[in-house]
Amino acid sequence: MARRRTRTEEDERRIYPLLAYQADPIRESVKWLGRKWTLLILRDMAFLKLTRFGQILRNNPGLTPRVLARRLRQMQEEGLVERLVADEKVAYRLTSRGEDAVFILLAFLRYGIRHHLPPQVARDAESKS
Amino acid sequence: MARRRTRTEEDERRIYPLLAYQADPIRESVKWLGRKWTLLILRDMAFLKLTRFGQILRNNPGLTPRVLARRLRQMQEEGLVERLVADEKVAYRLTSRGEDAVFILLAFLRYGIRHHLPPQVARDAESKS
DNA sequence: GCAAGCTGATATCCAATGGATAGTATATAG
DNA sequence: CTATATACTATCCATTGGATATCAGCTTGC
Repeated sequence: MARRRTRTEEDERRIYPLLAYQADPIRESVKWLGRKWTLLILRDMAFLKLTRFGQILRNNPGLTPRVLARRLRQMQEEGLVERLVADEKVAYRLTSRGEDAVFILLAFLRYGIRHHLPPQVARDAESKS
Repeated sequence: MARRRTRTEEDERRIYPLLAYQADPIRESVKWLGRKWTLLILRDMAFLKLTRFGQILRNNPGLTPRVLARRLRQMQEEGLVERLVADEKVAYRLTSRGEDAVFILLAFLRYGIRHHLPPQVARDAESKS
């Protein structure tokens, strides 16, 4: 009985050879930006200018230090944020790639305003933009 | 030893009373659109005009029937898609709310083109748009 | 009519991710 | 010395997701 094994990207390319060439930008960007909390962390940094671990943590009820640490590490890998240690203090800052992702936040914001606010509030918000 | 329990939205409102009033459109829209596969399913329906369970399944290697079924049900709850049975055949269609989410897909597409294609391909893609 | 094959799912079981909570190292304040 | 803060890591459990098998209800070939 062959042990079951998680499928790697390598496997996927072997199984679906086209994928290696098909370059699917939506799939790729969703993969890097679409995990839970990533966009909310990005929002805190882009709009609220939060730079500290604890600030982001406190601003997102439900987010735990473990998950925030993981996410920030993954966001560094993707080049969305950089981790700076200055004067013994840690600060996270958006890179230019991170700032490029703000368009995605704006699209979510627009959708949220249109579909997740009470109608009156939504009208106010739209008329201001 | 009190049994640990998952925190409900009710709990969160009790703990952070402001949340009930703070209406956070990004948080809300991410909650409904940000789960794994949701945006890729939406893309298949919006851009490729796929309407059938099996089509969407085949177009997304890694997506399993169990997850697709769940996601389609959740997307119906949110009002993104509707399930139509005509002539004994099932078809899924985007609602107008679902079409409104296409702006989000476009933002991901733009980001993906800029950051996840080899530079030459990206330049070609941008010059065409 | 009847097995073979689609379609749109469910069921089962295991793996991976996420959440709750406690704890650590270092620093600073009183 | 104690208290508090910051930026994490560790442990343990809950929830979600993935692989695969299966099913009911058709249609198609013969």
